[in-house]
Amino acid sequence: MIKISDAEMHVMGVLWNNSPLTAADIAQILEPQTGWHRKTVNTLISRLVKKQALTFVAHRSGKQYSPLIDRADYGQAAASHLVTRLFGGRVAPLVAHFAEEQTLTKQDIDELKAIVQELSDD
Amino acid sequence: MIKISDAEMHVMGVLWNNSPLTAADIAQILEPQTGWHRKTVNTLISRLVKKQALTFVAHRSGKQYSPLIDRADYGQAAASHLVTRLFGGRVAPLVAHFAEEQTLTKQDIDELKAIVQELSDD
DNA sequence: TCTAATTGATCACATCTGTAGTCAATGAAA
DNA sequence: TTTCATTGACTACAGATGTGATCAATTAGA
Repeated sequence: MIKISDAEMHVMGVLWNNSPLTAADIAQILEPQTGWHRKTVNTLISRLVKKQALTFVAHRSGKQYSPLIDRADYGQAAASHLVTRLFGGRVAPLVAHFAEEQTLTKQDIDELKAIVQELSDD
Repeated sequence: MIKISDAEMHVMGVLWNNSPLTAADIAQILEPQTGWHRKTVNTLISRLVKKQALTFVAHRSGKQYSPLIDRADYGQAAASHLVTRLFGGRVAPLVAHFAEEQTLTKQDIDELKAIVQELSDD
């Protein structure tokens, strides 16, 4: 499994939201959130390309980058890792925490309800 | 927030399950799973002490180490980070993945049901 | 077409990680 | 008490990460 660092993850996040984009686009989007220099973003992009997490298509006015790995797939793997390491492989304690912290949106609650419903039907 | 690396997390995991323990105890528990040399475990412990993730009490026959940070607290923070970065801050998609992958235990499902029930009552 | 700005490939460098070895002090055994 | 094994502080070192600078090629404007 490809390992994506924290900083690199910001770049992936931008491209998962909207792609393809040029390096300049990405840097511009990240600047307010991170304060990173364009050159920094450039390095992160290079590393992600080398890791085969991104591809690009060369265009006259710069390369257009796109994700090669799927956000949901990657998220799933990362979540499994986390849940295994910190919650003994069980998901409920994790959700319980969010529930206690009241960071669940109405939409979350509705969706969780639907999921649980579905699971109960089996 | 203290940042704990993957390898360090293994050490925390052992101590979260059972503490206090000596460095030798920890190394012995980790050896089968990881194959790490005692000295490697020792380094990880030192780094965790420096990061203030562990403390110890000096005893005649070696130091007894214990976690300074709470497993649930750390797990919550890590989960928030993950959910924010990968799932747009929403928990339901994460749970949905586990549901699809059928990695949820009966106990998980029951607990999720209870959590959702609780949330609906508000 | 010549010059100026843009783009990207490389290089730089400090810190963190993974993985262990060295060495000095301490405790236990003879 | 002399010796041997254990323990832990410190050192080592390569690869990953965070952050950016250089420099050469390319593009666009004068």
